[in-house]
Amino acid sequence: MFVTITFPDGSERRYESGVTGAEIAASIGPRLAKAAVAVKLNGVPTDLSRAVTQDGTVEIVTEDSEEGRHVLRHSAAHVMAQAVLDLYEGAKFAIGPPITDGFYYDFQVEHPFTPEDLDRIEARMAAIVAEDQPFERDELSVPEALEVFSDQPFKTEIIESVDEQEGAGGSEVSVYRNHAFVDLCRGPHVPSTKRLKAVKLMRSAGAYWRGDENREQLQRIYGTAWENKAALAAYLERLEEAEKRDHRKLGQELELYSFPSELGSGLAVWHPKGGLLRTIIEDYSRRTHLAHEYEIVATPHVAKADLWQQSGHLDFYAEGMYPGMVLDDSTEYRMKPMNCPFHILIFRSRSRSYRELPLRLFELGTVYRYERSGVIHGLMRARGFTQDDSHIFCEEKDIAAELQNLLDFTLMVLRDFGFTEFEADLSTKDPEKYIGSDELWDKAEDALRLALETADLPYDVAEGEGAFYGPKIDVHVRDAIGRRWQLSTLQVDFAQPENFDLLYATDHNTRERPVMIHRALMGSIERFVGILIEHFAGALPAWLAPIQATIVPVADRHIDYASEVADRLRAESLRIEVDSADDTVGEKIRRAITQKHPAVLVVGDTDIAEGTAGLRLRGEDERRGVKVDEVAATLADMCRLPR
RNA sequence: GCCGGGGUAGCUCAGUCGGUAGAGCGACGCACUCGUAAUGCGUAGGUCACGGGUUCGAUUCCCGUCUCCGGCUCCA
Repeated sequence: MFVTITFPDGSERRYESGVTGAEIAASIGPRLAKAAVAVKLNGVPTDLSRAVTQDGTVEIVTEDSEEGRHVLRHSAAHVMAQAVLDLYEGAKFAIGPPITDGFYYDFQVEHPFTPEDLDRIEARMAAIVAEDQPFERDELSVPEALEVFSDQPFKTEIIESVDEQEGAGGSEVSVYRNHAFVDLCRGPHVPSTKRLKAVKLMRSAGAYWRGDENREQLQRIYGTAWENKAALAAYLERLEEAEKRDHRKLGQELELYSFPSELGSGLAVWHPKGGLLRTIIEDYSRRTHLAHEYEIVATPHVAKADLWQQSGHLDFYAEGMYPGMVLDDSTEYRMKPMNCPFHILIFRSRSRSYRELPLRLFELGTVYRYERSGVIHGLMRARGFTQDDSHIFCEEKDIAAELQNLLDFTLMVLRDFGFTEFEADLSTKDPEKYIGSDELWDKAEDALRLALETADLPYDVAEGEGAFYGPKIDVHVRDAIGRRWQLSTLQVDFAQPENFDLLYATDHNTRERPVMIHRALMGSIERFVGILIEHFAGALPAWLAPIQATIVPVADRHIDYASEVADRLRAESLRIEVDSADDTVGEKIRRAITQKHPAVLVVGDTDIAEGTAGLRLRGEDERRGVKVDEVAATLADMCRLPR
């Protein structure tokens, strides 16, 4: 008996029936055999040891592919659980999946793990790896499995839920054994523990069983695993790089902002350079909105609780709001968590005609949200922040055009700030929880989808993830080190126009309800600054840099000339600083570079004589003796606003 | 909010097995007047997060609060 195997390149080979993935890999080449960790049979990931008895396609999964690392990490999670169960008597283990860049496993143990515990566990894992224990697959019936895991309540719960899904009786679960350790698992796994050549435990943390905060809190250990030590080292270096970019650290080093504990958690103060950066961004935002037919409004930070009642916030969002302030004996006020009700009141302040639609009200609106203390993270998740917020009131028939227009505008803005890679999520109707007609939802979803397709934006559909009042698009960007950040959100809203009974007069003088689009492009100015800082590692594009050039006089006698050059450059609207401190030239250059200034000028005797300066642009070599007019032209060009 | 770990000079950190503390950088002063990533010397600077308890004595041990970090949950 023979089987015919088709490979990814289309070639075919015949093997004796019962051949294993490992043997197939070996038949192709010894290096492939060595790198193989699993095999995909007809697209299904499978152990290398599994016998192949039917014709089909085979793809060898190697340890240096994403899928291969997935297998490594899954196996590493097993070995970690094995080590923990060896070392901690009575430990219960829950689930341990591979994740991006690593794996974790959740345990219930008497005491939370300390860093020393992690060292012990890592050492035990190394011993298990050295023992070269083979992973063996076994299939058990549900009752058998329940017997094997009788003292493991979490495993029991998983098996029982498998049973429910598959229907009682007859269903099987697979388990993997290595040595005395056995775990419930779909697989596949590496052939043996010795394939785990580069594993490191990273940290421990609390985590709720099944992600439910009402259930047991377990102790999770995170680890990472790679195909070799070099890949592990590269990963750790990447983490370090990300740490260097941390906007909280850079914000302090570059004197942009701080979070004084006296203010309370999640509240930032902006220092002069950060204030300038914000202003540059806000000016850009106002300018571009005005150029795109938005109208700028301004609204207060508090409003009567009645308003939040009418908008539905007190019913649906109360725990995210700061508590009320009762004034004049009876009237309660609340800080605003959103700007929409104010913009709605502006819309409703007089009767509106179809001729004024779409009406686009824009505000850099500061809102306050009482985020749970554990979620606050620098500027990324704060309790007070400013949204570049707009509410667009339009006729139902115009939704599609307006959304397309809006998505183009969004991408233009993000590109202006140096982002080049975009992805989107389209969140659709939750069939359990929504208001408005199906017809309207379908229309809005189609309009959003069309806008995404017209903009040629790759997107995922998040089925049922829309808010109860309408579907939405979230736009994500990729930063310089590949991380994904959600920035813009475009949300169709059927509820608020209803809540506030908004109407406009049509061309037949009938009354219709407008549709509202709720959108923020940068999301929040604070968060946006944080993402920019991390994206550029603090080295902001010249047009955003609070200081665009530093002038370094070589000696005190050159200070006057430095000031003249500074004035000449300031006449070009450049932001210039003269560093006249009593330090060496080298020290001043170093400071300017460390502070990520886009340009450094050095002026000395020869420059005074010739009307020149030494020019050193970020990332380039110095050029001496550049005419000041040329410096001005170069810098003005480099610092030009995107629009 | 939950679990774990922190909070010592402006910053980064060391230290005190309970007897009120130290470095580097920064700041300030003096000398140097310097040509592309740290000139030298000196000086000042701390209620050891805050409140309470134990103790002859607490920065150190205990409790509480605030706050930060890493996760979990959450992110309309």
